[in-house]
Amino acid sequence: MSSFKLDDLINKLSERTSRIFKNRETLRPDYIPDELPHRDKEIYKLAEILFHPLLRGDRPSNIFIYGYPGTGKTATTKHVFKMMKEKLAPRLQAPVSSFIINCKIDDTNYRILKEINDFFNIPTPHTGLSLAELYSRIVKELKRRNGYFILALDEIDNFVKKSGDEILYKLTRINSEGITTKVSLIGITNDLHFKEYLDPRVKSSLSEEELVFTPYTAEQLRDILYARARIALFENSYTDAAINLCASIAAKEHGDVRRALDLLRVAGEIAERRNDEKITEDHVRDAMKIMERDKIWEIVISLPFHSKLVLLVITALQQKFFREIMTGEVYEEYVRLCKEIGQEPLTARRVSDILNELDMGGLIKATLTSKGRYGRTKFISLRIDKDEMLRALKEDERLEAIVQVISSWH
DNA sequence: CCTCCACAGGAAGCGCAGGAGT
DNA sequence: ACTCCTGCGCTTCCTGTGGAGG
Repeated sequence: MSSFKLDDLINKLSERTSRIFKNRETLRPDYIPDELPHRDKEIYKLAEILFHPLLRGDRPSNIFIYGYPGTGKTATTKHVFKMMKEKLAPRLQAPVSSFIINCKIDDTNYRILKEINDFFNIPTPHTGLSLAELYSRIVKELKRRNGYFILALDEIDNFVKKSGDEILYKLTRINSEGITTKVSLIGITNDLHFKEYLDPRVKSSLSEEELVFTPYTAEQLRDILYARARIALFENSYTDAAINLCASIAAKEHGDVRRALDLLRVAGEIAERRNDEKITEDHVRDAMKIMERDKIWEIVISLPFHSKLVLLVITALQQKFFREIMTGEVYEEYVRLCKEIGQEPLTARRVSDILNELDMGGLIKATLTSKGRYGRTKFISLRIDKDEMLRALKEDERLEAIVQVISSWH
């Protein structure tokens, strides 16, 4: 009896699944399509910079690529790497290998060097060795090999801001270590001011060539969405209005195509779950809300305990005063709360950093303001819904009781 | 124009975790 | 068993600062 029901459910689900999505995976951010609409110029330029020297047996220049998030920097690089491997490599006398490291994931000196070791299949532990050892293993391998090695560091700003540019400096000079492989570097960033953080020597050697990616316009985003929808979705499963809305929302956010595709995918999932025939504007709008909420939950839940306490204090004070809160008030109340629950409070200095972290995470808005005679402070307010925040904080059982008390305040 | 508040945020360094080499 | 390595969260100590009020 129950197995019949299960069969029914599976049938129903697969029926629904097939209604909207033809190939859902092609809407995911890590999918690289064969064609990259509106990036011909960039592909051509990057290919030219790399391929021209390779064909003559020279080392390609280091390249610095920048542009807003979701403007196709990574996709273009991967695309060109693929072309290089498939079309160009067979015509070269020497082997060419290329590798992309995502510095958002690997954001320490150690992990970057370990990633390169991994790429060369040199076994390395994920902690324990000195940086010099990791580096010299790479050099040793590059002496054993020949040909070309092109290393792309994606979201390089993440790593440099955290760990400095010392390793980058060493990498830019690796060709003078007496190695037999010619090494080129590509730095990719969406921070337009990133270059200012760099040591001048690194700056000049990394940007032998530069490539700027301009944001997609709403019209271009629409083209891209239609092209992708044709692969990912069934023919009559989406409306023009829905596509247009995705495009115009993303266009407002610096022409971020990843955002546009995510919206369309989540909107499709909503339509599918509701058993609707087509993706409409409403689905897109709901998708936007859900994505926002999920993001917040994810961030709040994974926060360290004391960051949650700080967040809780801000929420409580805002509920009490109906105005923006100042750093001093937050700290005072935070210390009080810590005493109450028998926790050793962190220092004001650390809490100051926590406030910045919460600001960066988009959970609070902290504006540095001078009140003249009465000092300088941050004016702090929640950037997201108070009740949603309390609900997320309540997930932590250590905070459950306190949240309960605060919730009952009004 | 100067002062001085209430913090911001840089620099250094500490203790610990987690692992390698010896 | 012992030393050495880096990353991480944190503290301690510190200098810097926009602008209202004198």
